[in-house]
Amino acid sequence: MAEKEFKNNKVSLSEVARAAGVSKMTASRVLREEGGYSEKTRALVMEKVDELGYLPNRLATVFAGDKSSTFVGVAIPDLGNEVFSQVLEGIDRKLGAFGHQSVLGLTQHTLKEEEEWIRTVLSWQPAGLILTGRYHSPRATEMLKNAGIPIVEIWDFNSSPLDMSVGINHFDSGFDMGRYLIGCGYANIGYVGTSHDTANAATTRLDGLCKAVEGGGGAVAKQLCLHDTATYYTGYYGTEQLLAGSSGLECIFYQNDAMAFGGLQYVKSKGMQVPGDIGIAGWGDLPIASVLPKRLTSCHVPHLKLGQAAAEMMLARLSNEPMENCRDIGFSLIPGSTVRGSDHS
Amino acid sequence: MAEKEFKNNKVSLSEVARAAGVSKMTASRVLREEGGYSEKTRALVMEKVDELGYLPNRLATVFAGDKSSTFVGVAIPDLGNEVFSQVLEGIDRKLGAFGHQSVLGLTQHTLKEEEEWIRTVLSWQPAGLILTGRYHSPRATEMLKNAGIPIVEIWDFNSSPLDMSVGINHFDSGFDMGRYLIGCGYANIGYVGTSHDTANAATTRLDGLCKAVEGGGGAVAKQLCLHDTATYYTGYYGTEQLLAGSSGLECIFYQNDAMAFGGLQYVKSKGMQVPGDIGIAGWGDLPIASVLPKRLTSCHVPHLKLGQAAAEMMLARLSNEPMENCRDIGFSLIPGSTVRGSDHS
DNA sequence: TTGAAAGCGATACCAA
DNA sequence: TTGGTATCGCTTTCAA
Repeated sequence: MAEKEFKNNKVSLSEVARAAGVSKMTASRVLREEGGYSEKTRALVMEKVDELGYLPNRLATVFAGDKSSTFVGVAIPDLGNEVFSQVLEGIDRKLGAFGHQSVLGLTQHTLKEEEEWIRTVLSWQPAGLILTGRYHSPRATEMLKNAGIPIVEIWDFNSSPLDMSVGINHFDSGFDMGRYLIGCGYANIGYVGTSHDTANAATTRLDGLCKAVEGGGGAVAKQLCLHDTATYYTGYYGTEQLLAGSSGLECIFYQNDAMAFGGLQYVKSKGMQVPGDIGIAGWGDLPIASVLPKRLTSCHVPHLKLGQAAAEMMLARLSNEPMENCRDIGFSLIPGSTVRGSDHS
Repeated sequence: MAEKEFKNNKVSLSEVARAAGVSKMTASRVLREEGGYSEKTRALVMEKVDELGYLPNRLATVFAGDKSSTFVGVAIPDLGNEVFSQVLEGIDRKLGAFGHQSVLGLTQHTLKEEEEWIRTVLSWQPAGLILTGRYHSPRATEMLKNAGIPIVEIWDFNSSPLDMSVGINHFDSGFDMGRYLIGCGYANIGYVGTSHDTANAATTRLDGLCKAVEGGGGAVAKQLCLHDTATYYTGYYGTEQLLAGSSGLECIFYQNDAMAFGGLQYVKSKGMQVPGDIGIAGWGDLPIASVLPKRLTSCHVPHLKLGQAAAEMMLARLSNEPMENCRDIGFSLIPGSTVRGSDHS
């Protein structure tokens, strides 16, 4: 705290080389363990590196070599949704183990934010990009095509991706849920979710649900899409709204588990029994669900695994290993006990 | 659009300048809106920028100016803990609004991982660093001191930080909880948590709890520190272990809410009533708690606000605005209903 | 096994 | 209002 010199303590490779009495090329070779120098030289250089506390400037390295950095840009809608924070964790753990760093971008579910973030992050010469969702703005798409780096689109499984893709088939997951609910004897089903640029995976699930329900003779009569975040609170209040405007609803499907928990609380607070008076189904299978007394009917998605798979595909491409360009990571229906028992079980 | 080769389209400033028939200095000035050029020149350059799809190479910019990048390194123990993902969200939102990007580092609660990450991220010339916790390895501390960039240590409030600090007083939060539990008439209290390099904030809370409990004539007789992650599962199994090894326990305090929920489920599964047979107290106040039927006794920490405050302090320093160098963000006890009612209320 | 020189893409500085 | 030249820290290339 004495002399708060805020000077730039940066020791350069030349200084190390000078201290060691060799040329900077020799020092460079030693540091990159490239070989082609004597053990004595190596020891000398390393000694000075330690002594001076030399830290390489990777900016200069990347710049000089005209190659890309070890950064991987990762765009995620938001972290309030536990689902995405788990995906990010999977990505960063795997990436970090191979010497890469995630540069985070929270797009807040808008394509405009995503586009701006893409423009910025590309200017840092990232090694690759991982994006959530299959839809991007036209300008973003153009930049991505021209970037010439690996790109993994996650979340939606997409058999014709920009470059690579890993995710699940959201339509199918909605469809399976719809078929399950029909099998449980529900006909009048409601939906509570949110709407955003990139909430289309949720919309696709809803489409799948409707298809199955209608095919089974039922109807998804009431659908509520709030322009808000998909949290416990919106689930709670969304349910209030939905129930106020309709009667005869037998079951409600939610955009995600958080909203479903909110809904569960609302109906309980009104003295309704679950699943006696009304069925509740979520999506995503939050970790907390596994310790709650009543298992929420939901759909399990291996979030961590999804993130890891995305990172693996990225890493494989970066090291030119052969790699499929799209992967369906799969989901599984969790029957739970917040809907009536299935007829056929 | 004619010859859309998939080649590395990197257009440099010189090329833009050449196309526009001006020097690269002029082009540079236009792009930086520095002024000192005619409107005609500006229009011409911008036209070529659009036409060629020029994206600046910020690596070169930073490098040329010998300044730091717009990156801010953010080290977080893990994202499985909702608490930290909210802190990160607060940080990245605020940082992003001011043109900065978070470079993520998941340290898995070890100082060794943190040190390695610090070494790597410093080589990218970040504008600043945000680290979780007040303890760092000796080498890390040295690198941090020499880095000459703003550093914010979050989570633990620390009145003599490396540079800046924002967090809460964990000892006090444990102490308050201890006093509260004593006030509720508990004397024989247990603890379930985990142990890691950087779980010392939790340990500090436990110290505070013990101090208050012992000062109030009680005892924290059974303390269980698992070497595992602090999740629902470990809360569940930790509780099983704790109860198997002891009798007469009136109340259990957990490292965090997730573990407390796990514990709650365990004791319920054994037919014990809460708070009739045993009291349960968590820490952190998870969002889901607010919609659950029985409010968990806990301690609320404004996670998002903590992250935002950290980003604000960083940004203020980066723009040389005056800024306090440490901030206590505060916490509040949530009485809840998973412990007996307090005597004095 | 070692070193000298050129150059990566931008900006700072000085000159016109 | 413009442009030339040096420069940032490192690697590539070529020569010794």
